[in-house]
Amino acid sequence: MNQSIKLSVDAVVFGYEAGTISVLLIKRKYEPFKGKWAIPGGFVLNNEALEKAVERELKEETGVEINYLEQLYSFGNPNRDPRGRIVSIAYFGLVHPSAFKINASTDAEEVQWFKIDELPQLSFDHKDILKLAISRLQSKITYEPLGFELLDEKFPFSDLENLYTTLLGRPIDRRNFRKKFLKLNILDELDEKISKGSGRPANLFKFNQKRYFKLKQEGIIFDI
Amino acid sequence: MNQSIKLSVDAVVFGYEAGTISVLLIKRKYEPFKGKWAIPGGFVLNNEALEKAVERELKEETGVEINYLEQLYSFGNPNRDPRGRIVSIAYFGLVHPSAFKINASTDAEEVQWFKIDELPQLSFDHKDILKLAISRLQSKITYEPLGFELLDEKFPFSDLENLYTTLLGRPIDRRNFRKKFLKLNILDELDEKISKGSGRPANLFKFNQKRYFKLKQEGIIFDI
DNA sequence: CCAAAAGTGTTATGTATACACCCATGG
DNA sequence: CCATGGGTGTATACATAACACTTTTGG
Repeated sequence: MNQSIKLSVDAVVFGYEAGTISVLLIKRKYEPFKGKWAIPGGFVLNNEALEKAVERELKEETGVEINYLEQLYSFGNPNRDPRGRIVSIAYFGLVHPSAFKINASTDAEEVQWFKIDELPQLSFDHKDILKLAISRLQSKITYEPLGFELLDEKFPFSDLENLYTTLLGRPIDRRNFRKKFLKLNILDELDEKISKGSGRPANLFKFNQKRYFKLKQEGIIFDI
Repeated sequence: MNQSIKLSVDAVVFGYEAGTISVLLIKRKYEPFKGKWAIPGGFVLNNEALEKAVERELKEETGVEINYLEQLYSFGNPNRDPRGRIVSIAYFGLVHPSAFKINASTDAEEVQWFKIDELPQLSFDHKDILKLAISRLQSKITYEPLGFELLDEKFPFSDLENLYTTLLGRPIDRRNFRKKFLKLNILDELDEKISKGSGRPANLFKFNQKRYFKLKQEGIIFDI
């Protein structure tokens, strides 16, 4: 056996802030696709676990600390990379809004958040990867009470509402949504309010981690 | 970069016949795990697409013609294979009962169908792979009108019923199940009957491929 | 005529949906 | 006092779940 396939990992990282979903991209420094945007990632080291490789590459290339990571899909088309046969295991990650800070602290020509409906041209087959990741995110949200992984610790209910309307791309009934989500019994209402300048101040909520993860394990179907 | 990772594919193939779900395993000829049972699979060739590699290995090792194939998950734990770093992309396959014939035509010490509740000890991390595949099958059946991929062209309704009760591991209400499934409008009732020796002969059905695949694409939630 | 599997409807209960007004604050 | 976003209840339609007897064949 004389195999010369190389193995890489890529990570599609989503963040949510102020009513928009963004994805983290880097601008490539070297050929091929020099100067083009790409999903962060790189080669797996010989004795490195796959998830560790993802975390390492993300940190090296973007400085982002990932909050949630799961495997997405493996891409192995023989022609996907002009450098040779490179199979990539793609991951799917979510971060809290606080991780958005990289945008300021890093050279904007190198790392940037892009709104998912304003994407630039991408390198390799990264368009396919991103497309799959977006559809995974959209379907995931309909059967899991997603939110904990994307919102900050404390948040007004309207943030959650916005997250869902944004991801689903359609309006949802505020009353029904609130009823349904609260009935899951994974949110704790705090004795704290936040004011957004105008309008009635909103109560803050936080996820009850114990009950949240218990519910996820049970594989709840959250038919929004 | 001096990567020495090798890439393999493995395929968990399920078949359904006479009220039981079985999985296709091979007995290993060589070390490591010589003489132990394992999921069929092998190394990917340099210019070979991943799915092609799966199909080739399956044919070489078991003679089975696969009917449905999808990617399951990639396993990359650095210690999963004693021969070195081998990352495996696992696939999930379904075959028609007619493919069960391999059992007779091939050396039984080499390839065999095992009922999923009577599994032998497995090599490598194949127990984990199989476990994941089984849970995928079980969850898939609850949101997709699975059946076409596992049953023969014409079948009595009771076969479908049995498939579901077997996979779900619990009884289902025959009347409700039939109503719900027929309402999907993907089964065509034939003017043919089959008799199983005793009892009233059953009408045969077949899947209407067009409507079936259309429904699958729409991602139907089939809340059995 | 008996055993065995196939086939068939109705009712009750729960869940999803549609819908509009009052509340609390800042300016 | 006005503009802005936050917070709340009810009635209807639909879907699920529970439940048992009749039909057709082979032996």
